[in-house]
Amino acid sequence: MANQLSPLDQVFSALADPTRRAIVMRLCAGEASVGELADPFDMALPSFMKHIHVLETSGLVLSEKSGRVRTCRLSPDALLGAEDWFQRQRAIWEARLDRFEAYVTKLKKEKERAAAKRPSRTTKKKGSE
Amino acid sequence: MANQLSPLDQVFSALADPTRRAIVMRLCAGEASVGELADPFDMALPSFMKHIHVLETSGLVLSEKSGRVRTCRLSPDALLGAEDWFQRQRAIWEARLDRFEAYVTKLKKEKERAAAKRPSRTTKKKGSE
DNA sequence: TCTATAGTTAGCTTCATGGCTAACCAATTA
DNA sequence: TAATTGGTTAGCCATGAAGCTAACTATAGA
Repeated sequence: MANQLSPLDQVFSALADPTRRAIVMRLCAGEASVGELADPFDMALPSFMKHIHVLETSGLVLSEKSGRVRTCRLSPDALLGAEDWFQRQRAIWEARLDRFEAYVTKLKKEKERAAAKRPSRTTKKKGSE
Repeated sequence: MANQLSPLDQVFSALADPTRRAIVMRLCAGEASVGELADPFDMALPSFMKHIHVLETSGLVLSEKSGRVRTCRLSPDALLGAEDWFQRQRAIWEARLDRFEAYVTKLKKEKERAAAKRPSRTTKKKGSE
């Protein structure tokens, strides 16, 4: 028991479901009761509540019950955490692209220098793209 | 059949698995063969291949086989698409916060104006936070 | 107090996911 | 040509996710 899912696991798998993504989108615009949230969906309430629960355990959504109505709101932290993951990956990816570009540029220069040394063999041999 | 998963569904559920997230992270640093990718994982190859396949159908990863080795590389588009989703949600969220702040400011000003009109009742009644 | 509303709990079904083994190609290399 | 390497296919199993209905609790309103 207690399989210890990482926060990112939970956030991404919460967002993998279109219903839950729609709930998050709705909550970005402001808090709402379970009933209000459930209204647009053609789904039995207990099924819908499961989605809410998934969102809560993923940390994306917080809720509070007052009287008989439960009000849900977004907790932006989890969302930011996931966004951050993308940004870090992109940074790595872009750094690599930069290195690659530098490498290509270097190759190109060396080629040009080599071509300049022996003008008999023209540069257009075999297409340079 | 053909359940028509949306691209975002597929990308997010692909990224919900720590093994697959690790593969994506690895591929951000540059392309690699299936064997190289599988090496750090204590998992049978066929199981590992399933992860690769999930990543491919989600559009996150591309692969090509030459000889008997299959080389995988990241397709940044799908990653950017998901990142974009976060950014759009955050924009909505932040716009709402701005509106909310404006509203609070307005309330505060009205309160001050009201307090100025009747100086007998002091502002400090019941704490203003 | 009665009734309607808003959620909640329990329990069931079905299908997808993530793992495994065993057996099978198809390129390399000896 | 035989053996090895790198990946693939097929098929099995256990678990979990997503949906449902039925029945229940607790607050709000008439």
